Amino acid sequence: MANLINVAKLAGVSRATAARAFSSPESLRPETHRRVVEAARALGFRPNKVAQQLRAQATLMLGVMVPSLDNPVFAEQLQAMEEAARAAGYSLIVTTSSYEPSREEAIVEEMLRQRVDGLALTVADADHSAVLAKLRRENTPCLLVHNPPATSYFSSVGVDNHTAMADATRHLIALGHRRIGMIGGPLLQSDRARLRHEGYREAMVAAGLTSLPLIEMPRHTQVALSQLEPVLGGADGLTAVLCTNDLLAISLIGELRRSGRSVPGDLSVMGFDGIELGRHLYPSLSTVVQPRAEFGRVAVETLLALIRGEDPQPRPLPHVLREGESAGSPPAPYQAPEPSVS
Amino acid sequence: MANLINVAKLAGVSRATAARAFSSPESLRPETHRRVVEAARALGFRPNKVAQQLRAQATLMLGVMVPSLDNPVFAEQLQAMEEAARAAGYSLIVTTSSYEPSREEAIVEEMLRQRVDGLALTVADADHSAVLAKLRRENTPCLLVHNPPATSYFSSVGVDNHTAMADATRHLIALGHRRIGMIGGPLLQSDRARLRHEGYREAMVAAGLTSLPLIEMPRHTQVALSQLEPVLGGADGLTAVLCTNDLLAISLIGELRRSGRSVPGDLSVMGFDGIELGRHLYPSLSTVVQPRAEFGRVAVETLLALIRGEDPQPRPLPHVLREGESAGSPPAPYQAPEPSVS
DNA sequence: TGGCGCAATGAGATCGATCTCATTGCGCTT
DNA sequence: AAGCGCAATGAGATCGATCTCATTGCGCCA
Repeated sequence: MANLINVAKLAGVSRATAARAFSSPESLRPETHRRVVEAARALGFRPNKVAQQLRAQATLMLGVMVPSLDNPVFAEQLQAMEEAARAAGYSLIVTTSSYEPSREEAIVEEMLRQRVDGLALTVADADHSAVLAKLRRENTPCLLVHNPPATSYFSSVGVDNHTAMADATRHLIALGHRRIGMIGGPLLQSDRARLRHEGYREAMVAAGLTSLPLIEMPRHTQVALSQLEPVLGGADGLTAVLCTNDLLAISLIGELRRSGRSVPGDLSVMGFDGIELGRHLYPSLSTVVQPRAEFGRVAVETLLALIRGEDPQPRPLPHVLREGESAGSPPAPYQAPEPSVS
Repeated sequence: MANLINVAKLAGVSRATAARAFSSPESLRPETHRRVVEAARALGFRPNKVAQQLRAQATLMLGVMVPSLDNPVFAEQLQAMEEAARAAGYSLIVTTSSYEPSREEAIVEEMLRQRVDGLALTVADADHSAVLAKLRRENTPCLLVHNPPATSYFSSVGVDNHTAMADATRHLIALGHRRIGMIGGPLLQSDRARLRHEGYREAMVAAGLTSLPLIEMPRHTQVALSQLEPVLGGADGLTAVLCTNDLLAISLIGELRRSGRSVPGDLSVMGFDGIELGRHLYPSLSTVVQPRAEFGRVAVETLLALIRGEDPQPRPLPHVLREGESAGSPPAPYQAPEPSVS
């Protein structure tokens, strides 16, 4: 076995000295250091992190839980976090919850047993999460990602969903839209959807327009056009639709075009998340973006600060409205008589 | 500290007995078992996996390295693998290499130090990978994912890239196309691209058609239309283009439409990978799919077999041609005079 | 030349769980 | 009632690295 004991034996030194050859080489006589290094190489020695972790009572591992990696917004977030973590010397244990509370619980328990130094969680609903309630009783550093910090106990990283969706709504209003709807994935599963709808509602009301209830799609990734037909047709049908995420928006655009409608000619569509792909589509997706690279960096930085025992200031991530081709002026016949609000 | 020693103390038993309360409760008197469990609960005891891993000389962790999570094909693969691994009691350490050999090496070394039980790697180029060469000298179970098993030493999971692309090519030929091109990401970085191009070439030659060199795009995710203009225009321009991955195909479709061309009216486009999103676009993407769920399951199963010391039979994953709207008959003026090959 | 001080090294304990091997104790048999 | 056997439990070693504290040894100064 290529462990330090055998390296020490081969080099003719004690374990302590062998260990020092790696942790503080300057404290060894050059000749001693050389002997140890050579012995290590001869044996193919590779330090055992598990033993180091046990001894150090720290794993340099972060536990990350996202609902799904099928949605690029989480995959891209993970990509950014992985790079930031690696740069800081940390590894990631990655898990997916499918938005299922029972899995969320099992996963978190598992990661705590693994003694990760910190957790970065994206839960279905932060307000009613049993996992989070349990975690409050632990002292494991824990960061919510994308979840609003409603349970103020936890630090949280993400854009201001409320304001962001309000901005998107105002953008559509500024383009001249008056009848704007909003669709989302399964409602109960996401506190984000609620906040985003709230932002939409507020912007509509502020502009003196009628806000509509969130239209609930059966999945987060795919629209059921039939459910939308009632609000699309007719003289007072919607001229624009906001989606709670980009995948829904992309799917909606696809379905609309497939059914013979044009985007944004017949209907303007906006997404939310700003996945990379949206830029390359035709029409390109108008959406609300959070700068991805910064996102991962900030998330990891914040979590590491928590691990160090600091109390990082919650700075909301800036969102950016990315104007694409999927949102334009409303169809002429329905154009509002007054000039657009700017 | 909530460790077994303190649980044992509180319960008034030895460490061994306390441990047995969890590993083999049936060997304890019910009363003893109850006392230990109660003590554990009172102290908030949570078994330390790090200690278990050290003792057991097995971590129940798999190391996964993919080039990037920004490409949904890898994210979706990871999603499937995570579920399969979790079901088998394993956790995943996830890393991204950006196709950089130096990062690949650092990552693998890191994971080996972490004593993962097995590795699932997707490398840039399996034939010329320094990491793989090094790994051959280790005895860590290692599985290549997506990489062809050119270095026959390693087990490998993935579709038969050569045949799959040949199938896609034959599909276009059957649709009536005669002048078919192929584009890919940065060539040198991918053995897969080479195999896929080879499949294309073979199918073209077999049909008596002229195969063209792979046209190299500067990125894997975005086409530069200007580089394609020369081969698209004119009476003998291409009528169909194969892409080495779906993102390129999607980007190409977007750019074409933005430049006023229609797909598949002016140009048919096929992707490769079968990412979920492709179904929902308009036009929906014609592409070569590998069943995702099965993919992750097979990858994890194969890796676990390797870990158990078995020698799993390499069964290539079946690919499926998914016909979408992005590939159709060639434009009429250029239609081949002979009937289509079926 | 004796002793002081610092540099270099070694011995042993520690992190937490678990395995092996002993030992206790109880019931049952003859 | 003595002894056997099995069930239940305990003591100690182990996994691999590292930290603390002791100890060695050497150079240098008085």
